[in-house]
Amino acid sequence: MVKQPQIGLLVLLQASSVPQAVTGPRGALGTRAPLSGRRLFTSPAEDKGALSDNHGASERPPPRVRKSIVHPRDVPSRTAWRSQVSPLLQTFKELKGHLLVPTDFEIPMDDKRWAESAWGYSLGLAVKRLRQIQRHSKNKLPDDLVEALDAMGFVWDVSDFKWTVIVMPALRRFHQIHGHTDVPRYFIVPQEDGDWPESSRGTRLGFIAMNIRVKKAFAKQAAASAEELKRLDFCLDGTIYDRDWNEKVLPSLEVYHREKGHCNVETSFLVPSTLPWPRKAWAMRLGIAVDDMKVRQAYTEQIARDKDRLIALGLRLRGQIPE
DNA sequence: ATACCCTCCACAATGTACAG
DNA sequence: CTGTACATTGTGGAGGGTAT
Repeated sequence: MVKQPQIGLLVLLQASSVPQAVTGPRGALGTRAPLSGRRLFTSPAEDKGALSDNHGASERPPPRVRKSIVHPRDVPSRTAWRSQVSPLLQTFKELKGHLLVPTDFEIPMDDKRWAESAWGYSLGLAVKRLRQIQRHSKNKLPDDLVEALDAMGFVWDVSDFKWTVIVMPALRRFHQIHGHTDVPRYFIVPQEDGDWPESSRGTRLGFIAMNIRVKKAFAKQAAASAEELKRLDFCLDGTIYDRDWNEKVLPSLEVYHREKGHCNVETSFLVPSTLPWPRKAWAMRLGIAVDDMKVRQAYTEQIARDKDRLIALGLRLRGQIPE
């Protein structure tokens, strides 16, 4: 029973020692972009600059040296975790600013910023092992070690960490800048822009926002942050179209009807940027929207749903709402 | 070892903006 | 009202990570 995790970790260790070669049987089918281009979150491979300072470290294969440090596949003694692994975590944090250690992260060879005895050590596996022990093993880590790791900022839950340190700060900044969080699909947090939280830079925020909305990614975290997401105008439930209809189009039509006594919106009509017009709709091209509702199938679903309200407003849409 | 979950991405269908 | 360019949604698959 004690043996099994060791076998599993050994396999992982072997796989991670040849990261670029692991294309697997499915690799032959793919014409996919290189892995590094597909990452939402930066990985150690992309952080090379920060570690090696462009010394061309990749030009020669790293020499294999004997590792004197405790092997991550072994269940380490408490003393070993504390005396040998903790200092490495501390160094990682100093270099990266966080402790989200990717599983395939190894201490770089010939890097004087790390203890020489640790060069080549799979710190990523060690971290994974720590998480595993704490989450699944009956023999939990001792409280004082957990506290020490906590104090260091150890990442026990990767999704929680990404949400708290990367996603939410980026959404908050996006909202500060744009006044909303309808992040365009291809928006990437600028890499070199000091205006953005450092931990979020390079993040494909558009993809993340879409996946949170459509695929319910980070569901647990989004639910816990529901209140703040609402304050940030993050469209969490349903589509952006539906939200716009409910918060902009329909309320604007209602004000239009109150003000003018009819709903014959001229094509060039812009929602005035004053009260009582709905603040979120200010400067919206309501005339174009109504035009599209008439001519195309814009907002079809919403029109069908709110047909009665539209009839009451006197809005005429051929085929959808009786003349 | 392996099943399952999550992230990332491509693609097609559909919706929107806007000039003419 | 039309044509066209562009944006968004929804779906499904690849592949890495996680749990057991």
